[in-house]
Amino acid sequence: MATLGDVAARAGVSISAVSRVLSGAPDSRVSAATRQRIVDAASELHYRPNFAGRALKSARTQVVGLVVPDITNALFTELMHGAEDEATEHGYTVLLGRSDDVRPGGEVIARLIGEGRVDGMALQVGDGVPPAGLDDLLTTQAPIVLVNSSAPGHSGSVVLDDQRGAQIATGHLLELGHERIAFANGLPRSFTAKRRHAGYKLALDGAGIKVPKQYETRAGYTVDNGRTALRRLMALTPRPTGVVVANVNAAVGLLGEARKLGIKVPEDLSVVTVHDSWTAENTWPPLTAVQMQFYAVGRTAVRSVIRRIETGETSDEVVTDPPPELVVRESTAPPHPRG
Amino acid sequence: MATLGDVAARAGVSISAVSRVLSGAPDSRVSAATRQRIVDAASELHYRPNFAGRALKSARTQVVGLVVPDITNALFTELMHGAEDEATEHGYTVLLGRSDDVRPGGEVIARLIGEGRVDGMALQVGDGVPPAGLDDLLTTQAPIVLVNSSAPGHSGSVVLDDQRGAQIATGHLLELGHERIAFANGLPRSFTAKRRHAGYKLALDGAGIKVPKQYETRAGYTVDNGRTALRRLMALTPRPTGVVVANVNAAVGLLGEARKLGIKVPEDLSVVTVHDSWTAENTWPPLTAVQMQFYAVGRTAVRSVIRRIETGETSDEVVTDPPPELVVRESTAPPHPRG
DNA sequence: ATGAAAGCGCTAACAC
DNA sequence: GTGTTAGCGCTTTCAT
Repeated sequence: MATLGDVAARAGVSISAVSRVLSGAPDSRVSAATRQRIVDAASELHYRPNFAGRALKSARTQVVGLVVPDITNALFTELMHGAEDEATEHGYTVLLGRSDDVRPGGEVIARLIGEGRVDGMALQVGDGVPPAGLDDLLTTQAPIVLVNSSAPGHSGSVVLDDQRGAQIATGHLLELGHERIAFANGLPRSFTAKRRHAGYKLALDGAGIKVPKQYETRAGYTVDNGRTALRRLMALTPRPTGVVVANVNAAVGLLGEARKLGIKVPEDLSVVTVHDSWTAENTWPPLTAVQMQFYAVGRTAVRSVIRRIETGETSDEVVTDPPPELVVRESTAPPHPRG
Repeated sequence: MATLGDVAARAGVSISAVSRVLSGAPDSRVSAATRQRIVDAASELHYRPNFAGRALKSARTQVVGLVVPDITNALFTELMHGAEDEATEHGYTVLLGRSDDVRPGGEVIARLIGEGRVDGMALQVGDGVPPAGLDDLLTTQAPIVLVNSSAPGHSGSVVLDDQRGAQIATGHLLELGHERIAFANGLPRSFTAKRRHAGYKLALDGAGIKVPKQYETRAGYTVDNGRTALRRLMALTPRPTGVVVANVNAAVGLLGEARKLGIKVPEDLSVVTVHDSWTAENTWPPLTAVQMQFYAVGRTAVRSVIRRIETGETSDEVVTDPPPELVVRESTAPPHPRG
């Protein structure tokens, strides 16, 4: 790989002249002719600035880490795109990390921030993370923005409008005439589950409807959790006629289990999910869903990280624009007359 | 962040002594007492070696890039896990990249290899990549191993046993008694599509069965492509009684479209897919699938990259151990008597 | 057994 | 307008 020195030699100028020209400083203070010679030499040698050299000197990598529990979760696709678009616009690169197998918060933070691999990071901690693992978050002064999650005392976060999303989903079933509306939620300790619960509750209260406590399950967000939730709900008397599922993956599992148990959707049970993704379109029946704004969250999170890096400002934001949007497909219908 | 100098000062020794101890050189040539003081000081200061400093000095990052067309494709989950497990065992880190939105091969290679962000990379080029974009691959001497793809003249690759996978899938339908077996394949220019086609063909030939040329579609590997494939196949006379789908995502789409057209699976049409993933278990009916060894491919690819980095050796490998395995679910059955 | 010093590629403050 | 130089954090050779 060609270095600045190689380019300088070829162009017959000093290293610093080359650096000034190629690092794009607004005032490079070189004559047009010299500049041209430098640019030519660089391109002939396929010069690329060495990442380590630059990072070492400037103490900046121009990289932000994006760490989510499961990279391959379809829900994060949009979030990553948003993050990358925003990063690119600011001249940053995104380094993707996973927090699912890595030891909770600690190790990944130490590695990325502590070793200077990134200048800051957007971190979505999984629901399985014990609060203890987040200690480092607070002790470190590093530019870390939490995404769809929280840690006591940490400031700097960007979250979806979970409450509104769950409220819209619940509202949809209410409008169809359902009253026995269940809620298949995430784990009790989950940050987003609490917020989605609030939205569900708000919608029911607004309609003056009360449901048995058992109508809310808290099995979790995975496909299997969804299956579990359905089994629990169908064991209740009276059975709910509609269910709001707090996560699209759980909804897919719930639907599969309904199929297995011979419960017809939407005839016997309407299903609406918070989140949308390509999987929701390809179940049978296709799932009615509330689209959440993951793209905007990704953008906002990275913007927030960069602002924190460059100016030190912190903020806690809820992404409400654009608002969650209902996509009606075929998994919801008015309750069956004989209930 | 604490530096070697900080640790040295605290321990009352020289920087080089600290470096020797902390960088884990087998022979650090220090007394037990000194070593202890150094280790203590380092841990008190939460010392972490600076990535850029080390990389600059050693001209090695201990990072390998893993670039795939679509990170959020469930198929790559296992591949990534395999890659990370292998990398970790060798003291390397994996840097995930996407090749879907980035300009084909060129830009991402220049960025990762050219700027010295990684020591080598495993690269799966998408089917959409024009051969031209891969020129850099050949000109560069960088340690790049192609995964499930090929570039004319490039040596260094690791691929799935696509042919065997397709052959097993086709064989399953044959054993069930099907004769009118269609094949929903990837795009004609796709490397894996050619190999899967060969497996399909081999199985049919082995059974002495001939099918119309139109029984093979080449719509592609996406969900929508699967829908298209089904529509084309169902327009044929006579209709096939079974279809091998070359990709699980396409299979999901194909199944959805069958539903929409009122074609019953497996009564009217048996569907078997090459690849398995959690989505295949959650369709209705659950998809019979041939599990491909993505985990092993990930491991092998990274091992190959590291070998190339450290010894310069190149190899082209087909992952055949463990072999592709058939998982029978509910989307396949003997052909319906009335065809 | 330990330390001093050079240098990896780069930027920037400071000469000239 | 251009060049010289110091130094970012680290590893490693060579003295001591």
